Amino acid sequence: MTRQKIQIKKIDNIAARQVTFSKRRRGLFKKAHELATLCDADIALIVFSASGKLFDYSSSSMQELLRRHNMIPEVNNFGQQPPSQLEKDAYAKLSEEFAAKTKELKHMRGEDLQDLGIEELKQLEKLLEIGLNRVIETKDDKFLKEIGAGKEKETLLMKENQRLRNGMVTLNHREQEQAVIGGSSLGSKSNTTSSSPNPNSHDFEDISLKLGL
Amino acid sequence: MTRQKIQIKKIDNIAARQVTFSKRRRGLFKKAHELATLCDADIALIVFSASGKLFDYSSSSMQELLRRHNMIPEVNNFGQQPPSQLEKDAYAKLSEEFAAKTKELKHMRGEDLQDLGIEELKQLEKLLEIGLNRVIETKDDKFLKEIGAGKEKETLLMKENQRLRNGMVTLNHREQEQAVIGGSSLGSKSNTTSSSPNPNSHDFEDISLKLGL
DNA sequence: AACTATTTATAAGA
DNA sequence: TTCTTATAAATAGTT
Repeated sequence: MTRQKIQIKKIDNIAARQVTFSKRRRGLFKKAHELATLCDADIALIVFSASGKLFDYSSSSMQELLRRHNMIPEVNNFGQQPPSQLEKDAYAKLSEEFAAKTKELKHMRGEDLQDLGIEELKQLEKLLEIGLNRVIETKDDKFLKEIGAGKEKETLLMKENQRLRNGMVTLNHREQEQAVIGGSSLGSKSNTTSSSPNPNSHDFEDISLKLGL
Repeated sequence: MTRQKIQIKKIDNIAARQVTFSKRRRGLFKKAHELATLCDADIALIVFSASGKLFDYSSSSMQELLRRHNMIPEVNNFGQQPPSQLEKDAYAKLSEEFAAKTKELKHMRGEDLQDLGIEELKQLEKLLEIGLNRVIETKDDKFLKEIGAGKEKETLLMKENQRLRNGMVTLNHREQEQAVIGGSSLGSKSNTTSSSPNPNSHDFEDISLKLGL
């Protein structure tokens, strides 16, 4: 593909094949990672070199991915050994909780919000505001410690100032929200169209979570 | 990569994300096939789109590949282990990821922040702001739909107004933050200690953008 | 491992 | 979706 175009067929020269394997493997994994990140896709990639060495990548839990994959008719039942029923149950339970946490985390990041009702969104907003304020507070504390005594006063003032603004903002926002509700001639029809969150559902539409990976 | 270089982070625009997904998915599968062919490697590639659609490729038998993979849990595990052990490994792995998610969730709620550095706190703050804005936006949309056509205009205006204020708030906050930093006689000690608990990750150059945006 | 001349992949735009 | 096109990336052959 560069100094000269090549045919896509097995490379005869062993050394050259190994070199190409290394280069292209890196490229492939990089591309997989980019696709997963850019498009929020879940990807599992398994590569065995001709000599049997394993390389793998998974955008999230390889276990979960394979498990999901397993549930799809096309390529099902691999590695079947019936563990004990107890183990299955334990794993299934943990897996469910894992899925629920993943979903919750997505919601906090502002993703997959369509299935939430207004009440749920309000609660979520509150939660986020609280979390945000705590984070800011903690961050400011650390700033103070790093800055030291010299600029302490000024910084404290600024911090306080910031906190005030932040508080006012929140208040303003709330007021406005109320205004919107009150302004509508509908009154309290907003009865949480109750989209049941259903943490245990089998639709694994949401997975992936790349924070801190 | 072409008309303009892009950052490797989740594409916000949904349509654009889908288009990119289609294009890159094709490219990825092509590359996988080329590597398998050129270097006589065994490859299994599983991709779930964000909407849950499955795409997969395997240079040979997916079953066989996965079985082999199953037999090599982490790194070079010669000597087969009894199924129970494999199950335990899977459980342990999932459990680990579960713990990581739990911790992250705590952080987003503003708990257990002491172990985070300033840079991490900043990223977290950004993440929370983005999530909060998205939640508010979604909530507003739902309000609009419930309120109906009668008051639509006014509501839209109020919503817009609110959005503007919110935007300004964020900006103000950022400015202030910068002011605090600038005011300190310390430079910014960006440490970027990307803590990554993911056991499967391979080193890519652009890990720094993971937390992104 | 590095170096480049080319080939590929692909972001935007239509 | 598909095509086009300007550019960014990947990489084959070489050192």
